[in-house]
Amino acid sequence: MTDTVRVRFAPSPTGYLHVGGARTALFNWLYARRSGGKFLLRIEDTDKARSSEAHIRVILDGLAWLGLDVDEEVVFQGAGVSRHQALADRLLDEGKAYEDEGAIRFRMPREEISWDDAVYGHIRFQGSDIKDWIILRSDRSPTYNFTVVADDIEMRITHVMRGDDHISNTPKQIAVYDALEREPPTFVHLPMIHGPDGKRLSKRHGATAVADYQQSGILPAAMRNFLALLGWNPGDERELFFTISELIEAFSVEKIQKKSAVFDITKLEWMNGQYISRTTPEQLFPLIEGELVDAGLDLDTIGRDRLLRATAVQSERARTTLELAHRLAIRFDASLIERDAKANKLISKDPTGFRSALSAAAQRLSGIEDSQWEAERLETELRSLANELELAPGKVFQPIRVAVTGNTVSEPVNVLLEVVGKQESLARMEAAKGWEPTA
RNA sequence: GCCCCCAUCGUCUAGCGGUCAGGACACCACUCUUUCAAGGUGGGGACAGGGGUUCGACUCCCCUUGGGGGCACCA
Repeated sequence: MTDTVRVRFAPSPTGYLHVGGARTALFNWLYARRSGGKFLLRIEDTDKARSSEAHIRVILDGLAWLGLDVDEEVVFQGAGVSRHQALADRLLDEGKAYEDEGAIRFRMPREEISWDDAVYGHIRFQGSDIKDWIILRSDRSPTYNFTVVADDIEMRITHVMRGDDHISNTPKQIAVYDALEREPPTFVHLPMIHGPDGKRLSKRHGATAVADYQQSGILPAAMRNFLALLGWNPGDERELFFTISELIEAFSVEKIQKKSAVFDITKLEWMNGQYISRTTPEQLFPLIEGELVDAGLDLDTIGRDRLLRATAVQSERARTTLELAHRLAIRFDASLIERDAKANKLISKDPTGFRSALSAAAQRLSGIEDSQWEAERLETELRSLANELELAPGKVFQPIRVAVTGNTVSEPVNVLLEVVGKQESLARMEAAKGWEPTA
C-alpha cells in the first residue's frame, strides 16, 4: 500500500504548543483520518540548545488534549544525523553540492522551480533568485531545509501540510528532492493565524499556547471546532460540530482558505459556551473539581447530588469552565461573595426597601419545611408574598439574588435558593441586611 | 532592497459571470422574563482603487495600493 496517505506534524520543541501549530496538527490529523491515512509526529530537535524533555512533553500533552492521536512511533529528527550526513556526502560526491569553508553547500539549479500547491495552486520561483545554501554545517550538523526533506523521504510522507511561511522554503526543498532523485510530496500550505492587529500571532497578543486556553477553561472540543474553522469551512453553513466524526467527515483540502485569519477569542468563548451548555453535568464536573477544591470547598460535605445540580444550573450560562467553577464556588461558600457595582447600586438606591424585602422574605421562607425547600415551592411562596405586599415580583426577587450572590446576575432566584440550601440562604439574607450601602 | 503569497461586513466566512451579496461572532433595538445569560424577532455593517475582457463583473486579466511571509553555518 504505497498509496496510503502519510502526513506529519513537525514542531520544534520550543516550550509550548502554539495555537497555529495546533491548527496545523489538527488539519494534518483530520486529513489523515478522512483519507484513512497515517498521522505522524516528528520532533525537530536538531537545535539541541532549544530542546528539552519538558518541551517535548508539552507538545505531546497538547496534542493529547486536543484528541489528536499519533499513529506511529514519534520520530526525533536528532536521531537521524548520521543519515543526514551520509546524504550530504553523497550530494557532494555527485557534484550537486560543494565544500565551502568546511561546510557543504547545496548547488541550486538556475532554472524555474514550481509546484502545484493543494491550496495556493501553481507557485513558481526562479532557481537563480535563490542562493546556494548550506546543508551541512562545518561541524557536520545538518540544517533545517535539508533534514526536512531527508526525513520526509525516510518517513514516506505523501503530503506536507504546513504553514504558508514555508512557501519560500519549498523551492529549496524541491531542489533537494530532485538532487536525491525522489518525487516530491504534495504540498499543502496553510494560511497563517494573526492577532487582532493583523500581525502574526505572538505572545504580545496574549494567550497563544494551547495550554493557556486549557487553563482558562476552554473545552478541547470547542478549541478543535474553533481551530478547524480558522482557514477552512465545511462548504455549508454549519459552524458547530459536536462530534469529532462530523468534523472528520466534513473536512476537505479544497475548502482551505488562502487568506490568513485573525484569532477571535470572543468567538472562541461563545463557541465554548455552546459546548458547555450541551455537556452533561457528569462530564463537566470533573473539569471543575480541582478549581472548587482550590477555592476551599469541602466537596464531600456538600455532596455529589447538590454539586451536579448546581453544575447543571450554571452550565447554561458559563462561557468557560473557570467561570463555571467560580459561580459554583460562590454558591457554596459565602466568603467568596463579592458585591459587584450593580449590586451596590441596587442597595444604595433604596437601602430600606432592600432590608425590608429581605426581612419579609426570610420570615416567609423560614416557614418552609426543610423537605419542601425546592424550586417550585419557593417560587410559589415568593410570588404570593410579593402579591400580598403589593410589590412587583422583581422587588422581592432581586434583593434576594443580591443578598445570596452579591451579583445582579444569576440563575432564577428560586433555583438559586434551592441550590444554596435553606439554612445557608437564610443566613446570607440575614447577613446582607447589615451591608452598608456604598456609592 | 529582492522573491513569494493574499485581498467580501470590525472578525470568521458563503459566493466559483446575471444573487435584494447569504450565514456566524460582536454591536444596537425589540421580545420573552423574576435579573442576567440563553432563546426569538428585527437593524446597522463589506465586494480596497483604477483599467480592461464581456451584453453583463464580487467573480476572469493587468496595474496600483494595502497586508502577510521569506531571503542565516535558526527551525
